[in-house]
Amino acid sequence: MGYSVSEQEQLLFLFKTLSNQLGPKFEKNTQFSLSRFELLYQLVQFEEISQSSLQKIVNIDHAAITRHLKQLEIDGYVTRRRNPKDNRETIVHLTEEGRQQIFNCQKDKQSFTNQMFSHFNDKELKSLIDMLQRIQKNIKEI
Amino acid sequence: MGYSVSEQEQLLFLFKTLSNQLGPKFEKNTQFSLSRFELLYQLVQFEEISQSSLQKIVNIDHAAITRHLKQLEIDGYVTRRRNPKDNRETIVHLTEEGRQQIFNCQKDKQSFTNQMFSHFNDKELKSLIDMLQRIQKNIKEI
DNA sequence: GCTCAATTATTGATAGCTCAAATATTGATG
DNA sequence: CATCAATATTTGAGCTATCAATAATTGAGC
Repeated sequence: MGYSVSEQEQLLFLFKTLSNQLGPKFEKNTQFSLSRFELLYQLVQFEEISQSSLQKIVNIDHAAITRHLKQLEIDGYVTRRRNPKDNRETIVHLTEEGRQQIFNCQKDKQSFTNQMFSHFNDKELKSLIDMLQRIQKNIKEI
Repeated sequence: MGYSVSEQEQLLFLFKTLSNQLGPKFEKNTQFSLSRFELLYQLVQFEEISQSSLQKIVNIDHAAITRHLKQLEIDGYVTRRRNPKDNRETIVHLTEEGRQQIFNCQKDKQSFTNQMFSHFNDKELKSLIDMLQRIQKNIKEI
């Protein structure tokens, strides 16, 4: 335990602040909230997937998943139906409209992240990912 | 622009996820939300400070500041009064009760952050702080 | 001294998130 | 085949956060 207390505190606050500022800015630039974007983004590569599987990937609470997907269904970006093989499950599918939407905002997202990580090199990004994943793992055990 | 797209995306999602998991866990372990904790924590070293100055330090929206401090006043942890020299300002002061509370939960906070950053060395923490601050700066310009 | 822009705080509207409780379905066990 | 634990989703309650609009106060410039 050779490190200073104040660095840990600083980081604790930094995470919260950063995330609070990140969300609204992202939404303003892409027309999608970060969570909705991530959901659609994952759906692109899955074609069909149950809500619970999707939940495990994006790490958002079940309740939030349900509400997001309900709204995305209303917007016409996804379809939802029960799994005939297991009626507990809801299977989600990205519509053509949804695919188009997520495709359209790729450019905005790209320029957003480019700005967000400007002056970062590849090594730094990799190191950042590594550290965040380790923290996430540490937190899970609390 | 020599870095891969998927790393940037991964980080984008990681920040959100991490912060979403961090808040509730912290609150469960310390009886204070991260924001309330930070507010009280800053007040310890200031004795008296205006809400707007406090806002600049913690980087939370004015509206949220007002609501937090109102509740903390009801709880008896802070007092609030108008600045006689400038009636627009509200001056916040930490009560003895508030000081005691923040002192009492220091140990919980400490063991929380120790767990959160376990297996991190000092150099990594410093590097993490540096990168997060740079990102914060980048975001501010968007 | 009056007007007007800037500053500070507050309130209302909206949305996201978590947790806990409720509902429905499945599958295993006796 | 009845029961019961596990799984998947949904709903309700409670927080927190942002943004936008409003109100009160101050200070500068004419």
